[in-house]
Amino acid sequence: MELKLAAHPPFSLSSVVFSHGWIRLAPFVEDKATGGLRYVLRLRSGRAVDLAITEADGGVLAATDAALGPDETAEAGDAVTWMLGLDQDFSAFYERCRHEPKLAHAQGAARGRLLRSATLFEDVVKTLLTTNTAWSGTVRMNAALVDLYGEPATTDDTRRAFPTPAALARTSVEELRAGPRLGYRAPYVLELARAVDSGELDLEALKRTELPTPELRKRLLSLKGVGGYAAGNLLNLLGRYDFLPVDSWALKMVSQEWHDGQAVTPADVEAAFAAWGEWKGLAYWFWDWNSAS
DNA sequence: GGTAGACCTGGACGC
DNA sequence: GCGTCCAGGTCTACC
Repeated sequence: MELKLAAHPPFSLSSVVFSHGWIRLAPFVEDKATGGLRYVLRLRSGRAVDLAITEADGGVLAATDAALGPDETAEAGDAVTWMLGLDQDFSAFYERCRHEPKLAHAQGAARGRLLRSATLFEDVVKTLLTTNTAWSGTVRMNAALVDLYGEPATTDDTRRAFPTPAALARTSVEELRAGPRLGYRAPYVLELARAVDSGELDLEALKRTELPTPELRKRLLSLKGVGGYAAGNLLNLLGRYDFLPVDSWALKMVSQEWHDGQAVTPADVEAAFAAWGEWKGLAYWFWDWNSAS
């Protein structure tokens, strides 16, 4: 199957792929040969297909060796559109950037889109795995979850999809501690998986909700293990940029950028980008920091 | 509303 | 090789 998908201009696949660290988290894989990426997508039919996504004129080409029916093809197209934010329009953000040298590169480099997973469930779990650990720990825990509980791709059983809520709901806290070594995060991931699997929690509905951002943030904060940083990160992935994912890196960057290396608080980070209003998150993500370390 | 301590793991460091 | 310390967000209990 090959599927051509158009993107709202300007668009750069590499800009999305390297927008943040998600490309390092399975089942995402950077495809250095093409400059694109691969991702194992689990379809509603239960099949897992290994997608190769490359940049094409005006958008992307999504291809897989698996033969897909019309419904599966449409589902894959919707998933890729969501993951890459192909329909997102950042013209208002770019207008603001024209007056800010630190973001002068944004439009030319087609900055704005943040790589996201096929489901919000996957992005919430991944965000939980970023909390209170080094990045190497996040990569390790995520890879273990995929290896242990992910559906193998139909055409390559060495590649696996991210585990479904049902697959994780069948585990136990003890198993999630011992296998993927999630530590204290195990009960949070299990509770989330069981709530989604049972239908008690419809996370995917939040992708297109028209709830005001503060209300949506409250919903996210009600999830066990999701605090201010995690909620900010998830809001940004959902296309809501008026809250920041303030973590230790943000504190360090703002300290170096505006406070001569002196310690700053989360309130200082918020204040630094307050003028950006509904675009705070994007200004933060793509700011040309004095120190990129 | 603000704060302290616990949670868990891996990496850095000293011995 | 072993033990200790620390970093990384969130939760809970307490004030």
